[in-house]
Amino acid sequence: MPTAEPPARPIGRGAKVRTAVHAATVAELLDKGYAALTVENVAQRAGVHKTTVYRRWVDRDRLLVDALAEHMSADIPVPDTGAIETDLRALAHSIVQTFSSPTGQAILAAMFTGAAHLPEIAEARRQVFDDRLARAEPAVTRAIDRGELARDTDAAEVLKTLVAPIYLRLLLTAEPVDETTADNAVQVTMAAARAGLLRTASADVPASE
Amino acid sequence: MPTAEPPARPIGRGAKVRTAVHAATVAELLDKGYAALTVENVAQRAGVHKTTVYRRWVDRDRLLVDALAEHMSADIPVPDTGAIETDLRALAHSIVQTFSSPTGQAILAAMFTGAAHLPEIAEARRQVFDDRLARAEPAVTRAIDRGELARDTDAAEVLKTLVAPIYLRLLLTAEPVDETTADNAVQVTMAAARAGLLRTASADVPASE
Amino acid sequence: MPTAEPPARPIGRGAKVRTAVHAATVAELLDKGYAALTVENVAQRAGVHKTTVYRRWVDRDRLLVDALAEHMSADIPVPDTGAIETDLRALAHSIVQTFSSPTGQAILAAMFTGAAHLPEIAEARRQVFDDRLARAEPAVTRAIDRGELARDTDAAEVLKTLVAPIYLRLLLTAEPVDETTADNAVQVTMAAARAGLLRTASADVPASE
Amino acid sequence: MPTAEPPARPIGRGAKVRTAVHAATVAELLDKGYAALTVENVAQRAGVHKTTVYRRWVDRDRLLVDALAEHMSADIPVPDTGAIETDLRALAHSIVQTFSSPTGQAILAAMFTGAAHLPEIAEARRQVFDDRLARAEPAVTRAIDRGELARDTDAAEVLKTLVAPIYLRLLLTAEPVDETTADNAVQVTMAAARAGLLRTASADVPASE
DNA sequence: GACTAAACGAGACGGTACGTCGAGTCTTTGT
DNA sequence: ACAAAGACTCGACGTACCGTCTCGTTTAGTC
Repeated sequence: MPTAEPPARPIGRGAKVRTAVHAATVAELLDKGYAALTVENVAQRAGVHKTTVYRRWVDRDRLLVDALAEHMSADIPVPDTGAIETDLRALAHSIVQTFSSPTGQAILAAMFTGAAHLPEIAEARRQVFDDRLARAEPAVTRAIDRGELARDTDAAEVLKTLVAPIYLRLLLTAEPVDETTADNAVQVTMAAARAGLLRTASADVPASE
Repeated sequence: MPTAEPPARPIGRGAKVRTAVHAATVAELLDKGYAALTVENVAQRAGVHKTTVYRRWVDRDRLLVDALAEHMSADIPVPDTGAIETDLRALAHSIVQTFSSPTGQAILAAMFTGAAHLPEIAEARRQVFDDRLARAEPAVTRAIDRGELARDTDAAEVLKTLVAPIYLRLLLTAEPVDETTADNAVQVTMAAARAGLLRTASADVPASE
Repeated sequence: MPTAEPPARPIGRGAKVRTAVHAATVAELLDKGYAALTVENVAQRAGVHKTTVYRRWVDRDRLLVDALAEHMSADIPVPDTGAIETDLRALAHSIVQTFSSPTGQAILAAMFTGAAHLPEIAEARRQVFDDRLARAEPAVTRAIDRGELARDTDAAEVLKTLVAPIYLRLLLTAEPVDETTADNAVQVTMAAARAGLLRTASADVPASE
Repeated sequence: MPTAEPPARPIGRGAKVRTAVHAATVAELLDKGYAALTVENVAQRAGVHKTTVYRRWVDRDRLLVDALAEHMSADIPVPDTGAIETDLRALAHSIVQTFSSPTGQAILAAMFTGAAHLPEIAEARRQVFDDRLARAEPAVTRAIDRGELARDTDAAEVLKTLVAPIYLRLLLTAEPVDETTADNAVQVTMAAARAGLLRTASADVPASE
């Protein structure tokens, strides 16, 4: 939850600062990386004074998270191709494209590098991720409605199964992630879904089919 | 394993220091977390002087990575139950147990929190992971030999498919990981393997079937 | 006078710090001596933080020199008794008193102990000394005007001849310097001056006599 | 075997070390200056291990003083021209030459830069100086015997009067010291001596003339 | 259109940790 | 038995950045 000021007096004023600092933060992050990201540099890049930054964000980490959250929460194209498989493929490709770029790499790294301390931050990271998942859920829901997937299919589970191998490669192994990776993920996910392995919790203890 | 000292003189000498500092590092990490991990504190805890630490490790981060690498490269029980499914289940459970403990959490976090800068460090992290995977591969190989899995099954691929959902939950969503998570992962992996989706690269361009 | 404010803001602010640190520096110097003079101790004594000291003075040595320069450049009573001999005597006594005290000893020692490296510092030391000489010159000038000394008498030369034996004893031999030393110096100087040995450079190549 | 080795082991060995270290010390001092003179460098330059240096000299400062004392106590030409004035002139010129060279400057500086702490060191410095003076005293004594100077002339006083202005310039003002400086010093000293101002302490009281 | 209060610019400051350097000491090993 | 080799302790150095504080200077909204 970024700065939510109820319309007191200062309305149109700080918005420009906020935007400028956000941009500067992400830019610095991309240029120098997390370790070398100083508040002072960000401030200077934003054409603003250090104190001003501290007036709006308690912390360097909070600033980062806020900036990234905003940066990520933008345009996520939720695909709707009419078939779950192509939808998932579009989704997977979009993730791959987002994070296999240098920019994406930097962002990913930053989200983990400024992480452990402050549960607040881990929480922020989780939220960003959850948010993205939530936005994609309708694709699964539609598939269920279309009868492509079983009624008790767990949308979140489907999506997690889809993205897990991609993130694994992005975060742990250094393998290049490309369309093939994405496609494989789709196939595995579809196989699992069709096998009835991605159902809602209550159905985890499989009785019949 | 990380620091391979060619048998110079100081074999029996510095070894004690090395061990003590490693232990102190991990201990501090668990106690205070990455952010509050000071070289000075580590040194003190190891009953050693700060400069001595700097003589052996260039950097705070390098020290951490080295300590963790050693800490992780220990006892990994490679299961051999006679059936691939139970082997995978054992493997998955072992990961879950390792990292769902507070200790494991701290280590995981640390491995990512000291990350982005120094590709050296990302590399170290990758190596630790790869190492663990490599040790588990025989389980898959044996299954192939037993005829449980297709001849062209990609062992690494199988294992990645297995662990991906677990790490996803550990790193991105904050969901509790438990036996259920592990079991689900096993089932998905088995389904994918049986569907012929986890074959070696050359077979990725499907000809037959 | 609103327009006459070149010295921007930080005038009244840092001045207090500057003074406090100067005082603390001299105090520490006197208490512990040059070798044991720590920036940290000085800072603490001044009720200021180490970094603040480093913000204003590049170096421990620079700090010392600066502090001493200020300390020495204070009130130097230029005597004016109406006769050159008594003026010189007053001057000599003043030097003796200044430097034969423990305090003076410490300062003297410090001025040389923090010396050789950094020509900057040798320069500073020279300046302090020159400054003191320059302030005393009027005494000689007046004597010339009164006809006590020859018109081409070199004031600086006179003063150097006066102080040389005193500093010799202070710096090289460890003899106690007292009034007798001072008086002897005066007599020697007077004798030399009257013998026309302390004339300006142009007269250094003596033609007459 | 015991009789076959007259200059046993520890005698011939240590002497060489001593000499080498002394030389290395002075060399380092001249090259880098006092501030940058480390025991380790000296040891290395002498082809000896640090520990060995510490076995023979308690201290860095003690080492320096010892080395310099040896270095200075060498060849001091005590002039004997048959006339006090020319003797003094020779003496003064010799001092000027010794210390106006870069080498001499470095030595001088070093003698003061390692000074304040350890009264032991100030003492050593004093001794070096006293030694030089003592060696020169015969020149004055001979002059007294020849009847050039009054019987109660204080030889030490004469010499100090002679060297004082030279050292003043060397240590305090940065003026170049040359033959002129030396000659002036001689003239002043002679004037003072002839005026009966440089007599032994007991004669300081009587005002006869 | 002037007035007032919040936001900003500027910059020093206290504080924590960093990584470095050199002085001396201690231990191990070779001769 | 001695000394070369080198690791270790200790203390200080100077640096970087964090986050705080104070004080003057805009500037935006209200009257």
